[in-house]
Amino acid sequence: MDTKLLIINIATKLFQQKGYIGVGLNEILKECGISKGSLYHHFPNGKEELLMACLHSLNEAITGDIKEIFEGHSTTKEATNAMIEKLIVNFEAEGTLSGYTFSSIVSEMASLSDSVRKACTKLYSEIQTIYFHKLVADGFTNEEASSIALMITASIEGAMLLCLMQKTMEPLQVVSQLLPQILETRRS
Amino acid sequence: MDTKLLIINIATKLFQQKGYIGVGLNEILKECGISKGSLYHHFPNGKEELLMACLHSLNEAITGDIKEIFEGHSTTKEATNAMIEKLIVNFEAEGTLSGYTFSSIVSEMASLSDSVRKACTKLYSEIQTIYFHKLVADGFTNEEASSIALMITASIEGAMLLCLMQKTMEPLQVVSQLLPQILETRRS
DNA sequence: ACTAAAAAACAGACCGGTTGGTATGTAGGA
DNA sequence: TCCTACATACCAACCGGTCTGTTTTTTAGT
Repeated sequence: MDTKLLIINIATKLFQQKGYIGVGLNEILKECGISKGSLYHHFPNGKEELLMACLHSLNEAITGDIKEIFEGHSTTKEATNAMIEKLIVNFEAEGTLSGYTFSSIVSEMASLSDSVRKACTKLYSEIQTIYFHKLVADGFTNEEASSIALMITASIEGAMLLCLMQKTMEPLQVVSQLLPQILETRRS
Repeated sequence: MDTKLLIINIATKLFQQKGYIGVGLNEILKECGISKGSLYHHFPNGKEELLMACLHSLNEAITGDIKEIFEGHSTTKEATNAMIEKLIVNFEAEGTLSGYTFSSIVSEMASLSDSVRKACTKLYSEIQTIYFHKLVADGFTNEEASSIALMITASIEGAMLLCLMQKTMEPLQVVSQLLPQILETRRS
């Protein structure tokens, strides 16, 4: 049981860094220090089953993180800024923020595997749900909250892509700076 | 010379759809109806040289498109909405908007090839420059314009990722609806 | 408590197929 | 007679996946 968890954790990290196709089974095996027989014992349906397990694990890790931050701040504005701040700190410390996104998996697999696509959709949907509830608590209508939650997700995800590309945290900083304007809409 | 262009066009399309690693040379050759010798005649340094040529071609196509739209509208607000509208129309017509993004290439290659990463950075930078000039013409200061240009890029890119994933154009519609709030900042 | 059978966990050789890349050859125009 | 443009055969390396065998742990019978 411990081995299965090890495989998931390492594979998750690799998939986030290099994408699904970009990581070979042998690389995962080597990094885990296990054999092919062991992997196929825990994941009889091979690589894609492993990916699904990784996405599931990622789901809990990411939504758990975000929930914690959003419970610790009174408004969406403060919470999102704290969240982005955490991303930036992590980026400075670890030199990457690939642990907080999986856009590489999405863009690779969206057109190839429907089940993977749906799993990713579910993940983003759960993240937006957290934003949504906080926004409603802030006084926004359901429709406004839904739109704003999507906007937050899109801009942060896009900013992370730009950060990874230009190896700067400037995009996330700018987004953190401009997002409040969206959050200061007059409520109806 | 015609063959080289054919290769670039088809390879560009495939790279955008499935990413760099996701497309094999054989697939490109088959789609082009040419042989391996022909490809390596035009691109002696192989796949990565072809990718660079594709990125260059993409650069001109995308920035050309955006320039045209931005010249045809008086304000940044109108232009961005028209641009997103065009994306949505294209999405409805062709069922995909992978022709307007290359996030799959970015997220795959950002950590693998520095030259590819830099080429992508240049491309995004040129796009943001177009936004920037229009924003300055709108009356924003240089710093404001720079920030807003980045925000437009990030949110649209993030929205495109979400659209491709959930096979809906809702994310782009929402972004198009909320972006004006950023563009109505009081100018200093 | 001791043991033997059964099951779970793991190891490694092997498979056909595909990968990007190379080397050699040829058709055709200048 | 070159040189460009293309075609073909071939290469080692690697891909995901299967197979068989071995070790380790759990379970069951006495």
